[in-house]
Amino acid sequence: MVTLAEVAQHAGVSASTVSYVLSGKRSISATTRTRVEQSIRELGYHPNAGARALASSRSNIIALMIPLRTDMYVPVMMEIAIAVATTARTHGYDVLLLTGEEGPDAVRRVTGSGLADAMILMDVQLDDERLPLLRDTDQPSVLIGLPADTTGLTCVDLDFRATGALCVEHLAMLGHRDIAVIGEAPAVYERHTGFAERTLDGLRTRSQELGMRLLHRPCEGGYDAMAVTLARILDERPSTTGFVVQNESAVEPLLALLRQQGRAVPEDVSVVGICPDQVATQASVRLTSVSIPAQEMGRHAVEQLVAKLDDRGSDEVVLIAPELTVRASTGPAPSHS
Amino acid sequence: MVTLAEVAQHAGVSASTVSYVLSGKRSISATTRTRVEQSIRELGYHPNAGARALASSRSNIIALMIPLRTDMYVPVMMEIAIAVATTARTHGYDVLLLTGEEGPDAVRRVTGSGLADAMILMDVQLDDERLPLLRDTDQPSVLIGLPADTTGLTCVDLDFRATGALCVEHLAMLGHRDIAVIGEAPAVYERHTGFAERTLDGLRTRSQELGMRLLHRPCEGGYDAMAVTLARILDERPSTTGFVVQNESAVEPLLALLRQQGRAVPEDVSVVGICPDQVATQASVRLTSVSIPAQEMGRHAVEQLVAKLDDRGSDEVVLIAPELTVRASTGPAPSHS
DNA sequence: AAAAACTGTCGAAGCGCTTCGACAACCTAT
DNA sequence: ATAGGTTGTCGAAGCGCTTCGACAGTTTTT
Repeated sequence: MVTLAEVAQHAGVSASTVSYVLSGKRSISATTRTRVEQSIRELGYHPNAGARALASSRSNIIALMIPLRTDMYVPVMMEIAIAVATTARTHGYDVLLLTGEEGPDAVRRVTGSGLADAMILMDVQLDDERLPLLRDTDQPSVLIGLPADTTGLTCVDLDFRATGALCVEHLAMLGHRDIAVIGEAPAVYERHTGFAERTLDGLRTRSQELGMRLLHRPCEGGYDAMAVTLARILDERPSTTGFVVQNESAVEPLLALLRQQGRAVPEDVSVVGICPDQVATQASVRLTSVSIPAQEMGRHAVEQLVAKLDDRGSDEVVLIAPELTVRASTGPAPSHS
Repeated sequence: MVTLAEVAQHAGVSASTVSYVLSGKRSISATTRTRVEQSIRELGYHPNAGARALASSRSNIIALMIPLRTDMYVPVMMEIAIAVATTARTHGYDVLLLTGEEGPDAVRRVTGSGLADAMILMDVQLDDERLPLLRDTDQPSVLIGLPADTTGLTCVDLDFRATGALCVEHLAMLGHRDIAVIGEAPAVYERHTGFAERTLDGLRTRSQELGMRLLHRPCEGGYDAMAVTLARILDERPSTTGFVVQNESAVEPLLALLRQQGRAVPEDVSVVGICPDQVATQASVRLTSVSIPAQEMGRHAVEQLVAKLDDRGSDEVVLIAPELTVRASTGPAPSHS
């Protein structure tokens, strides 16, 4: 293993000089710099992470807490995680993967041990038990998702309230009056996951304003659960012509079931998805949808965090504006004839 | 921040004693131990990760390299990652998330800097450029997936060759003679990803042995691509009655298309999936499938790695035996009437 | 009863790096 | 020319921990 000292000796300078070449924290003459860089290359030197962390009390690691459960949005989580990892690297950080399993203890462990310089938390509950800890520590953190009380916190999320409103508006514009919402699994609402409740709020508020009728039904993903849910909806309100689907694993089952029942999409009923573009474009009917900007969220979160670590940036809530892409699954409401 | 020294002072012992209490590497009297543990709790002490890493040259971190691309098996990747993270924690390790983006450089960086004690690599190509580096370093590593040459490497994977054979056998047993394989996206084969090629090999070999005819067609996921692929297959060999699907995002499209064409599953055609159980059970027809044991693979990989780190365990290739679960998508081949 | 072997604890060295103050050597301005 | 700045480099301290050898005290062996 090659050490700083060996590089210094090889280049004929002191260790501190090499360190300054590496960090750029003091000016170094061009000649010395190139000589040192040369030695580094020749010896194949890599700074030791532990030593660095100890001396500088900076680990250059960002912790990312992802949910353990896989009852929703797995590809989105994955995409966020990947975006976080790659963005972090461009800023010189690595990413430590924590699962929600340890819960608040993980926060304590990481902040206490200096394992990471900062944290990103996903799958935030409205009243998340990790939040007090985050407020107490001076370690920067960013939430992906929105808790009930955001004071003293930095958050990044899609504006799900606006997303709900947007879906309703689109259907309203096409003349639909009776709308059903296929929501996330019941467990998601029981956990009071922010995005689900906020979407619902946006849907409800806007539909009320526009004089539409809204039926919300949570739904486990999959074909069977969707069949039951759809039957209930059509039974309860047969005049339903518009669907908003927030559970991506219900999208394809819904389309299949509608087809099976002879309801044509978009001639008879319209369907709007809230899902990643990939799901929308790969569905059997290309889905009009509001996309979940997973990459953008991940990137944003890291950039907020890096700003904080550099003593720039402040606590703020960034809500990404939703964008609705019209595809083949929505059309004018059938006339009442 | 609380340090070891402060704990030692508080407990009235020397720093080394506290260290030994923590590590258990030397015997400590019960009285001293409890006193120290008491102090640790009272002061809320957390050992500093950097200092520990520096002094012991052990970071207690395992690096996990996941593929950057998301053209296949995202949920599987995610499940593996989560299994790795949770299993690692039970052994006292944390997980560093690396994306394939940096390629071989990431391996150099991690081994060189002592950031991690060991690595797990996913998405292994048959001739992966990271392999020489792994063989050269004395840092333990485990591959999830199988390269062409496994000498000096430890690998964990589903036995995809046996998986292919198993699918064919199942269909053969039911009397099917003409089989089509819906494979992964062409790019996956172009990259020479081991599992795809090995599955194909298993399928081909066994079907030849059993006197069956096999048609293999790569397929991007999604409805449109599947439609094209299916049309081609049925055009080329209309007598096809059995399908093996290896691309999970082609499963639902295939089922929908068959239904649409009036081919009943399983009465007219049988479909076998190679996919996570979740996909199989959530499909519109409950799919007979060989499941991808993602959790088991992740757990196995970590345990192999921990064994190596403890100087137990050796280089070996662990192939997990495939299990086929019969569900509602396969049945006897229609008689030729 | 003396020698040998444990047990439990301590002190000190050192892991490889960052960073601060010091200080020559060189520029400006007056 | 001289005080005052800059610039580039070095030495040394120290980050918080692990670990090795030492050693006093106790137990076991012969």
